[in-house]
Amino acid sequence: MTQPATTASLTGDELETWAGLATVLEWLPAALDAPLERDFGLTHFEYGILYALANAPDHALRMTVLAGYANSSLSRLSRAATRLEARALLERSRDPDDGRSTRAALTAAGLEAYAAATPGHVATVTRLVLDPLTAAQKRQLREITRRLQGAIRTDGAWQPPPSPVREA
Amino acid sequence: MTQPATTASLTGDELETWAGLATVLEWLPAALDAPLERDFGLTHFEYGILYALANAPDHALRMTVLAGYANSSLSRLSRAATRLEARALLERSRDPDDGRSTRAALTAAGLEAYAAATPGHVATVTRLVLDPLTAAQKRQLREITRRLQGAIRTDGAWQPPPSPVREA
DNA sequence: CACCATAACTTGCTCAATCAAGTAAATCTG
DNA sequence: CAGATTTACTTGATTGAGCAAGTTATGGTG
Repeated sequence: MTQPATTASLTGDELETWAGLATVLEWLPAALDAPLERDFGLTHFEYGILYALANAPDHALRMTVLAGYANSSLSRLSRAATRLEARALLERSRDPDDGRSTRAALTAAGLEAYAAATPGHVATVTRLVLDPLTAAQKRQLREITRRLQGAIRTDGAWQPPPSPVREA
Repeated sequence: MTQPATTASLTGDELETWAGLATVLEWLPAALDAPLERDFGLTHFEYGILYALANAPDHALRMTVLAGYANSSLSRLSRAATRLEARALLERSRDPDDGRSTRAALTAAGLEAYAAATPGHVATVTRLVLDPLTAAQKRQLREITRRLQGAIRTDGAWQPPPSPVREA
């Protein structure tokens, strides 16, 4: 592939750096999600919901709070909650303290599904991300992702949520 | 958030490493794509198609080859080509050498759209990924992504395509 | 050269994500 | 304390992605 002379483009090490990250960005999420989907019929997003609820007091959270934890719009969460409710993994009820709020709570089956899916997911993360790196590289990666997050956060309209709770 | 004693989970540095990467995995793609979408009405995927074609001989490629470059299923590419064709950025025609193949070619308008979108996209990549890192960190990141790609590639069913051409 | 398998798409169906509009319950304001 | 605003969702409509089935063209076999 030749570069057209008319357009700016990256070269050399910078191109290689970007290409490497771009490839990971494209393939890692799919590789992480596939076992979850295959073995438990859960998308990564749905697993994130179960994770947040499983680790919350009484295994319940208000929808808005849950949306923040899951990096989700309320609309998307609402749809996902409908799906999980249809599978009896989750229940919604009006919050007695504030009638505007909805309380989403894990059912016993939901907690069970979370407990069943978690070891495999942790194993996948370990296998694909942690084991391939040396201790020094993990340290480097922490600093690198910290910097990238900083750049994203200060980039105009992009405001990650206050506490991006991540699963596993 | 307390950890339930019943499930395996990551802790300490390992958790932090994973959480940092997961956050980047979640926010960086959106941050990279947003300006492209906003300013040119192009998804990252569509831009990738334009990039691959713009850099191909005669600005044309067979659909199957293009799907490989864009890391896409043929079905997804076909839909995207329909959309781009409707905007007159791309044309499809039967390949005279092999009647089974379809040749996708950039129109003049398509090449123009690619040229218009590229500088901004390169700037976004530079601002969000390259500028925040030191030269040493870029080097570290290249090696880290190399290792992660290796882990993904050897992970059971996950076979990235032979030559994952990345834009910019 | 007829037949069958394969390759290269295309298309219909379904699911999930977003956006915008709607509803209901606080909360603020004059 | 009545009316307006805000908050917290929910839902209808549109759009993109994947899967599976369909179509057309090639290539191999006896």
